[in-house]
Amino acid sequence: MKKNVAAAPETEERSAPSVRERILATAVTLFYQEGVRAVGVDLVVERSGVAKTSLYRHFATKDDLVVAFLEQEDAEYWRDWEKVSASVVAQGKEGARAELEAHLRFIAHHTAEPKYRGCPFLNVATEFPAPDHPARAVATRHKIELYRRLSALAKQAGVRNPGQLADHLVLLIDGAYVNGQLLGKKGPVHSLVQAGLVLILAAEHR
Amino acid sequence: MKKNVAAAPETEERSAPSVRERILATAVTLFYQEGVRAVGVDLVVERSGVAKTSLYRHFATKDDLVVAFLEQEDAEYWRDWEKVSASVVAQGKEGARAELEAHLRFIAHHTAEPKYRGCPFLNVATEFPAPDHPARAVATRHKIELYRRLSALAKQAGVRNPGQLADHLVLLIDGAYVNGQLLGKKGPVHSLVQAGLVLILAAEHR
DNA sequence: AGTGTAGAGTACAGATCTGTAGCGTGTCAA
DNA sequence: TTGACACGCTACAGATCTGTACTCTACACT
Repeated sequence: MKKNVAAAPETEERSAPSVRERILATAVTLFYQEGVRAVGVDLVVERSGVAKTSLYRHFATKDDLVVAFLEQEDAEYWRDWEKVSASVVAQGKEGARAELEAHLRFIAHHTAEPKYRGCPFLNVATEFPAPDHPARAVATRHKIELYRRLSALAKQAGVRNPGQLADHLVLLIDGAYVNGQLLGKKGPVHSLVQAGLVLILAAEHR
Repeated sequence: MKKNVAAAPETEERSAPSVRERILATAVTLFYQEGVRAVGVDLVVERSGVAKTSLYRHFATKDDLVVAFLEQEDAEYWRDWEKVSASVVAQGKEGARAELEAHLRFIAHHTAEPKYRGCPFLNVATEFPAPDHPARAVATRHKIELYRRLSALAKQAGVRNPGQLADHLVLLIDGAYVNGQLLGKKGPVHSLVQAGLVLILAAEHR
């Protein structure tokens, strides 16, 4: 019982994960898979192999941990998003239109995974209906950012009304997220890409 | 303290609501507005002005009450649905196409209400991720029925691939339900009807 | 050497949750 | 009149929840 992970003072180098990172990583998995309300602080403590006092040193309340969970999901989401964008130009298929399609394909593929448990932002918003819950702010910001990016791509694609196409795509995407969690990949989600293409096409030709 | 509601033996006549009805009506309101996990049995008992023992006589477990809540929402949903269908023929605008549009408009209007708190079926599915939870079965059944009805209308409208159009519309509708709960009527939901019309039109012309 | 601090471990306070036991009361039907 | 029964009321069992107090250890920095 001598080695104790060593606290990682080198700020961000490659090293054993800090206690805070271990807690957050565990919370992300559990909150996403089982739901925030269903997972108690004690479970996070047990699974991360950490003392409860340590958890509360890094996160003053459970709500703070929930917010950190969503922030992490947010960062990861846009990291993936940009990977998709990069892969589009790497394939030579340039253009905003191709990128929109690639994002739709990525989302469709993602929602069809067996362990898929829905969109964490929509899930948390559902689990905490109180409009002033701190986690809802993160969720709202995330969805607005999604709209913003889709809108920018739509504009770039030369669509007449980019904001409107973005609205349409957000509806489709959120529908896929939430329906995929209930009916799985055999449900309507398998038509997501096609529906998106119809809407994009219609927005272009007119 | 003499009058005690009298137990309503006349099965379904106009009379004071039975204890079971009072419990269920209270649960429906609370579960929908605040969320199922956030509402304890004690609160339902208090708000319905009933003894806890009475609640557990009518509903063996809280899960049973949740199932009854969804069954009631399901019945109400299709009651409203048929009212919309009837109003379409009453307006002289016959045809499956007009009916599809009317349902979209109704949903758009509904999700824009200030007290709108999302689709109860999607909400419960989110709150209880365990795939064998009894309430999920009701939710799944409801969504399949929605698909079935949309598909039937699409077929009636003479669309080439009715199942596909139904998929598209389900995505839009579920997206409106879940996004409306987060971003409200100023969000993408205000484009729901328009997006639906685009998809319907595209399904017809080709 | 001494001090500050992060962490482990344990115990616990206090609230809240689902579900049950026991008792009293009024209503209805035989 | 009597018995069955639904209901109200109180109390409680037992679990679980968030958050805190206290002690002990290990390491880092001065």
